[in-house]
Amino acid sequence: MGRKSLAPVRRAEILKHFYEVLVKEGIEGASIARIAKHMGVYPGHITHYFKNKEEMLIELVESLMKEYAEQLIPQWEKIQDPGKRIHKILDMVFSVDWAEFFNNRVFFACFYLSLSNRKIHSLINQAYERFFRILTDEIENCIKPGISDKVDTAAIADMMIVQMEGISIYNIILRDKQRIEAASRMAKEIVLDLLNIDTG
Amino acid sequence: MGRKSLAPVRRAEILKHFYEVLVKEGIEGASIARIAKHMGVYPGHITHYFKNKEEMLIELVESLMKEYAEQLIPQWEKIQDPGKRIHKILDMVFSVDWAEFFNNRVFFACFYLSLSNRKIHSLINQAYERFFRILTDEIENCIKPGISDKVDTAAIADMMIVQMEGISIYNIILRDKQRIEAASRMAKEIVLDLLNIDTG
Amino acid sequence: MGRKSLAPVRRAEILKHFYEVLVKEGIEGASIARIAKHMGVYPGHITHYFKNKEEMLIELVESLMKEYAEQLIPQWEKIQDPGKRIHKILDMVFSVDWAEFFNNRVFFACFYLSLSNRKIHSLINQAYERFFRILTDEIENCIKPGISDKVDTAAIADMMIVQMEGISIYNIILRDKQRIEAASRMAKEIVLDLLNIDTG
Amino acid sequence: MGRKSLAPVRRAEILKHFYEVLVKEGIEGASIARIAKHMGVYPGHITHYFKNKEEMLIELVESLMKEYAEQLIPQWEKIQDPGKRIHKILDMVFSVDWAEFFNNRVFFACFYLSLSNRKIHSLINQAYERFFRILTDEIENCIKPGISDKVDTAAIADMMIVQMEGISIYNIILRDKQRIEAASRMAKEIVLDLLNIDTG
DNA sequence: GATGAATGAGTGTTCATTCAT
DNA sequence: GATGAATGAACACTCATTCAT
Repeated sequence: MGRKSLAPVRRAEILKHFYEVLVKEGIEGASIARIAKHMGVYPGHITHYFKNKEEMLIELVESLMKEYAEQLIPQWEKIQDPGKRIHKILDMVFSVDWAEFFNNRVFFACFYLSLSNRKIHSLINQAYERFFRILTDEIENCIKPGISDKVDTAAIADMMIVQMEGISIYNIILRDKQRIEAASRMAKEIVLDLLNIDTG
Repeated sequence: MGRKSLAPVRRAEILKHFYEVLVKEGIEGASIARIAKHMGVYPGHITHYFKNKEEMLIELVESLMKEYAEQLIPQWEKIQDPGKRIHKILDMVFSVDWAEFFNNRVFFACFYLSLSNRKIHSLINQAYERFFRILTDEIENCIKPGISDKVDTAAIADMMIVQMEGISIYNIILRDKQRIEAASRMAKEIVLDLLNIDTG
Repeated sequence: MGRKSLAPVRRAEILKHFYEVLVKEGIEGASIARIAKHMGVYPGHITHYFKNKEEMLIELVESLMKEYAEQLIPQWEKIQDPGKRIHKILDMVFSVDWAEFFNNRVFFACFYLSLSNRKIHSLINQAYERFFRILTDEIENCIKPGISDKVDTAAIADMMIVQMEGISIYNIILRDKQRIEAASRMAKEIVLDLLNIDTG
Repeated sequence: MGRKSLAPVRRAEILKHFYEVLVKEGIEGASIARIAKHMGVYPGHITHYFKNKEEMLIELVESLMKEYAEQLIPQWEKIQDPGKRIHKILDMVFSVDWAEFFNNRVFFACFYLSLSNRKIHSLINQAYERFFRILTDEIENCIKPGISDKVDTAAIADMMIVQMEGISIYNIILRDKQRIEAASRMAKEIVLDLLNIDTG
């Protein structure tokens, strides 16, 4: 038998360092040479595990999108009461913290690249569609008991994402916590209103 | 009197080509060498007029933000009736076309760079604050005649921008015209509702 | 007795793939990595069986020269009549097909390398000396019965090789079948003339 | 006015160093980095004047083929007597010195590359066609006065080139001056015979 | 004012080879 | 015997920038 494959481990290591360099230096600074130096290895080490930079990039986006999903749901899955649950979700999604839950440097690097790279776009698209489905499920759950009805579940889920993203960008542009928090509260009320839930 | 300086003209020319290369090749492809080739000059020509790339970049963002503002207001300034006017504004801001009014490649390149460049961030921030003021003015205008009152003008303006940006991003991610148009309509209704204006 | 060594088999396999890559990609493309990929193994596999690239190269030249000789003689060994035999040899050696019997890409790669590598030069030299001896033997054979005499056997053999090689190169340069065929016919007549054999 | 263009000068300089490195290190060693080091400049200097390596290579082949032609004709153009002239040409073409007039390392590098590069092949082909025309002209010249007639001029010119090339290759393979000189003499006699000229 | 030569560090990628399992 | 991780240098080429004319 030959030597056992370290590829999955090494690839994960490389992606970790890639992420860190991306955070520190931005996409324009995240060169293979720089990542290698940050790892303390030679550039050849990286291209040994990823046949080229694009492959590495795509794998990073893939892993990030997966990780995001994993960190998402656990936050509210322990809450049983549908009413409290939807409140929790809205609090999270429209919070400033949430807007900074993802590293902006990394997220918008990926987002920007999705404008010209079909694969990256597809990965991000899938992640959002998954998130969309989670939201529709949650909305449906809180309607059943009669808390709200006659609502266009899908439209509201889309609206939640729209507002979430809008707050995220506007937060970056304004850097004004008070205004962003006010907007977040208003967004929450709007959604609750759409759901016919008492805003209190 | 001496010869008139050609610098402003040349700088504008360079920025035009910079913009075009940015659209075609993205920020990673918009190198000085590439812009020079696109112009049919030597790289030295560009660095002769801009002391370095950052200066050129900032000037581009500056001119873009200025241009955006100039193309904005004219669109509704001829409409006298305050009610129709606010409808027009909302139709514009929440339309898919509007979301693609700015070249995404260019806008998000600038936006991404604003994450690490204070000057660029400041320029974008100022542009949005200007837009914010325009919106508050318009909202106030349409309230005065009694069409709506008791509203937090600033909060609504912020909310409009949040939704506008959210739609813009979500449009890029989804690439689903129907859903985006539905979200746009809903966003408009929400704002009209906040303004206590009949949605019809 | 232990397990039988697979080394000779593996080495032959590697050389086969080396040859194929050489044909397809030329000497500059025949890297160990590329050969390994073509085989579906790791580069280490190759350097495990050949201590370095030069060794592999030399072994390839060796095997090629051997193979050439093996494919050569059988072509005319069944012909008994000395006259017909020499005609057959000349027809073969001066034919366009013969000029393309060896893969040019491979042959001239080896030939080029022989300019700087003594071992490769020596191997090629030996092959040609062997061929030279075959030719002198054949010439002598066809003289004995009185078909021709008073000829400088060695000189004619050399001349045959000279013309054969000249046709080979000129064929590559011209890519003009008619002219090459004409030259081949003329070369044959010249040799027959040197051998005092009736050209017909 | 800007700075005056040094491009032709620099390009020629680079080609000179390229040639020298090619002679010393072979095609595999003639990397841009190595040529740059040999010149005492940075690699960027070279790619500033040649957009890529292929362009540089083709320009080298072009200049070599041109140079060959220029050094060729002068050698016999002063000889008036057609008989002596043709003797001189044959002496030259079939001499060992002639076979080494061109640097073999360089010539066969180019020749090898012509197997896969159309442009290089075309340049070499053109050079040989030019040489072919020179030879036919010379042959015709020496026939007119009645020295020889009823000969296929073109076929003999081709034959001369075939033998010249054959001697060149065989010289490299054998490295046996005596045999090559003997072959050269014999080649000369053959051609004179074809021309119906007394071999003396 | 304008051109273009020159610099020197950088890019992603591939190389032959060695070492550990 | 065989596999594959790891090395370190090299590759062709591009970069932003400076300098000389």
